[in-house]
Amino acid sequence: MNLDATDKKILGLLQSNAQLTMKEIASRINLSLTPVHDRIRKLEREGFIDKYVCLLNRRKLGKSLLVYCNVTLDKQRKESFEEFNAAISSMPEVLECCVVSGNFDYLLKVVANDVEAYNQFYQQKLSVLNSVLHISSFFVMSEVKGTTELPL
Amino acid sequence: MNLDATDKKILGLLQSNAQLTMKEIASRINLSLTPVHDRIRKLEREGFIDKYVCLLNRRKLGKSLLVYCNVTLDKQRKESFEEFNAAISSMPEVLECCVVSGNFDYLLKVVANDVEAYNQFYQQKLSVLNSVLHISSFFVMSEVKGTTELPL
DNA sequence: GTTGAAACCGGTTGTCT
DNA sequence: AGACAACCGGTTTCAAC
Repeated sequence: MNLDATDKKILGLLQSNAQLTMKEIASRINLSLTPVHDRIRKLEREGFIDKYVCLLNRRKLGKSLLVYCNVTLDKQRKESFEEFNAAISSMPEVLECCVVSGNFDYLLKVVANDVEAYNQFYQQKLSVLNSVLHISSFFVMSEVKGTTELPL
Repeated sequence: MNLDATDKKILGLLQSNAQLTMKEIASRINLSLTPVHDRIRKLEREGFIDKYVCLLNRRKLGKSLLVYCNVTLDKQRKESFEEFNAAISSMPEVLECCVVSGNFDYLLKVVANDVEAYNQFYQQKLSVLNSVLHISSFFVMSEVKGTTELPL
């Protein structure tokens, strides 16, 4: 399926604020309720919209530390990747994890309350994995930008 | 303000699905409508909930390429940081950008349609900045995990 | 904190152009 | 595909317990 300009406008509005009413969306793009309604349902059905969520405030929740870390796996062991993927998936501290090109294997984005909590995570959950060969951590000192909005 | 177990349950539900009705939330945590309503409004007012958004499907929108890149700035120039921050803020391709500890300055998360589009971005938008000294790009080959849900 | 009622508003559906 | 109108369900506010 192909998106037209109207669909993109709707997606743009919803990804910046999912609480906009259909009325508001309709008036902003100069349309009536019905087509807005039908288009949104279609965009959901077709999988353009993955889910509706609320974004929580990291600092308010005490998770003031953000850390990116590079992980290299022991590639001698064939089970390493599955093992590591499964382990990571069940760690709530890890928000993002992906396999990257370059001289290490994984890039992780991790949240923690403070340096001590991160150290706990590092020593007791990450470095204990048999699949892990090497880890290097990069502490985030300042967040310039952090959005979930994709360009349309 | 301090969160109790009930608040955390509510936040947990909302950050996984912001379309749950108050009725549904109430029944899942064995409470009546009124306190659920009041708690959510309070969590919004106090800033625990930043915003409600919808998450779009990157691939469906043609943005199948995810790239992380490390950027080193020219620290001889005092204006470099402000210049770079301002430039990045206005680039829709850049979803995340932060200052990190270690041997480079910034870590960026960038989306693009394909390698060619990324190269365009790289050559015409990123490397042309006077503040930029060095860039290295890491292409994401597989996304193991990618969530906006914070641990509670 | 619970229950119930009432007003309001947005989402939903059917029908028409 | 878009407009209009009627209906349904959730939210919001109130009261009383």
